[in-house]
Amino acid sequence: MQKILDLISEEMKKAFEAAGYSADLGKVTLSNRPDLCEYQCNGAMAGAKQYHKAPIMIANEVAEKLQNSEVFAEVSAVAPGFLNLKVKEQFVREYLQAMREDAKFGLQMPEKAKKIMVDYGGPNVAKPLHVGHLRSAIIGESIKRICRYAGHEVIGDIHLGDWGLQMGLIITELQKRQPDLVYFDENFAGEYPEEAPFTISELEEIYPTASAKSKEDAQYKAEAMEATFKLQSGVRGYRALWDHIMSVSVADLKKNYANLNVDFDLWKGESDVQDIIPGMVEDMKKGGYAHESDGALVVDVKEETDTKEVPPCMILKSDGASLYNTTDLATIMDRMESYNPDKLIYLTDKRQELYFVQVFRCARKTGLVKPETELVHIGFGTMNGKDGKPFKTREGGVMRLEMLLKEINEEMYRKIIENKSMSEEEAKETSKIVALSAVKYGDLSNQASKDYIFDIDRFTSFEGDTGPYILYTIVRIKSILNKYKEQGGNLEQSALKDAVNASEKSLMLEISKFNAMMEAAYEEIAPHRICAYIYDLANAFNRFYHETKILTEEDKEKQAGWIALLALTRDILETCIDLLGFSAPERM
RNA sequence: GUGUUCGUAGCUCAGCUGGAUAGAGCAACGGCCUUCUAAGCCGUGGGUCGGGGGUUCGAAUCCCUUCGAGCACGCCA
Repeated sequence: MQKILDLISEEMKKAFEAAGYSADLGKVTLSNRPDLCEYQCNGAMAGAKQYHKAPIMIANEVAEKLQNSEVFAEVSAVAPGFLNLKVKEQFVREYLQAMREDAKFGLQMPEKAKKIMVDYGGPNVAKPLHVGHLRSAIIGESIKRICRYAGHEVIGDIHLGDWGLQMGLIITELQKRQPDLVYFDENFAGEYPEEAPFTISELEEIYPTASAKSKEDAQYKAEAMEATFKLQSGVRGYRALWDHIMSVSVADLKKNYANLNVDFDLWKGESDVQDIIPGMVEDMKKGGYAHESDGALVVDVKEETDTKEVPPCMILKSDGASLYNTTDLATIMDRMESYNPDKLIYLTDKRQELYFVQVFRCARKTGLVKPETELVHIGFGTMNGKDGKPFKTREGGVMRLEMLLKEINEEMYRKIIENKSMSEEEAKETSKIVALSAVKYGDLSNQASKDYIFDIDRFTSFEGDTGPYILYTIVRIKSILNKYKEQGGNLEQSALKDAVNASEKSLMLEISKFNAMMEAAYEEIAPHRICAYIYDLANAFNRFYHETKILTEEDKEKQAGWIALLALTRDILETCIDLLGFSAPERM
């Protein structure tokens, strides 16, 4: 379906042509003076120079041609040369009618779906999730859903940090504590127990302890490196322990992500590509891409247009060990072979921007990806506390995600209980839903690339531009629709009618922007566009709501028209929040 | 030092490819519940868009410069 602005522009372009001017001038935009008009066209001013004519004269001539337009109810030429436009109620109604009948409310599907892989720059196993993981999960989930909605195939990979020294550290510390475990018995040849010798909370305590010890104790660190090496060379007991660490961690991660309504199609990690690294490195050498520099193996990735020297991409450290780059490149290779995606999207902290420039260039240069494969890094900003510094607990430590969510859930629960009479169970369910909307909307309504202030008080106050406000609006609509049904009304039979008042029309105009907004949200990979849109839409609805009594309306046809409008508004709002990764309760 | 992002109301943020009086929310103040959920709606006050130049009929938006902040700059991830 065409966007409403395109339809309107087409009409305007015809008028420009009919008046003897270039059709290009007929581009129509949203009005930035809503008090004067709904849409505007500035083409007369742009064309003034070209035609050596006063803009107002051009505008008048064009306006003249639109007097009997099917689209415009009002066209006026205003000094210095603006064309102020209002569209016909019928035109808007027909547009919404078409949206209603379209599966995606008029969003154009691509001719060929792309295969997109999203890399969430996953957490390290055995370390608790903290607020730093929140953004990549929230933003990534939303991006995944937006891309799918836009008609593409998306594969999300959590991509765990599950390899390297951290694993050796855990194993070492475990051996210190429980030296008698069979895993450390080199002569053991039987089956290892199925049950892990530790719980997730032990694991989460073991890692930081080991990490701290290794920093102070060189001997300890050497042991950890030795353990890492043994693991990587496939020593049975170590491998079995690694499996335990993984299953315990992954189970815990799944639980945590489920609470966030975030899921992944793939649970791959760094360990999955270790085997293909040697071959890849060899190919890079043979291909003449990789060369030695200060003992390390690097690939030059400078380009002439660089405003700044881009350092080479390092493939192997001078001790011959692989590093993050190596793993990431091998992962790209693996993904191309296994899935052959058209596009790879990486979500990480924006501080890794330069790093990804290097990796992407290296991947291109060495032919790991096809020339047309899109490689995108989305760097998001830091989540800061009220003081503008990275978010911490009151004690100054790292805030665990679980704690954060718990705190918000509880706060929300208190508010719900004091406002509404609800069973404890329903109140708990509802507070979880509302809390999640607060957290997610709070994050996604900011541009991803910017740092933002995570203010629990503000997020749980849910007034104004917040997730709960959006949910509240949806709940209000649902409530009316339910009552309408109880009164014997039929939703399916209701048909949209021409708007009868200003607030109804502006609600309709707001709805009509949906496909243009979605297109932009997809192209710019920008969930905050959706937030801005639903906030405007919810505002438009609430204004309409306040001046229109729907259930008591006696003119049944008029009432049915409103009901249809409400249903459409609800459908769009719910579609949008689903793309943001949260949902609305029935009551709140 | 080099590069990069950013600087908009007391606070948190919008502002589409330059357009008519720079917008929201919070906070402050004032209205609106016998009527569909007041987690709402309506209104008031508050800004020389960091400063200075330039391009343009027209600049928060584009260019230059300056001040200030964050971040990144080959063996971490």
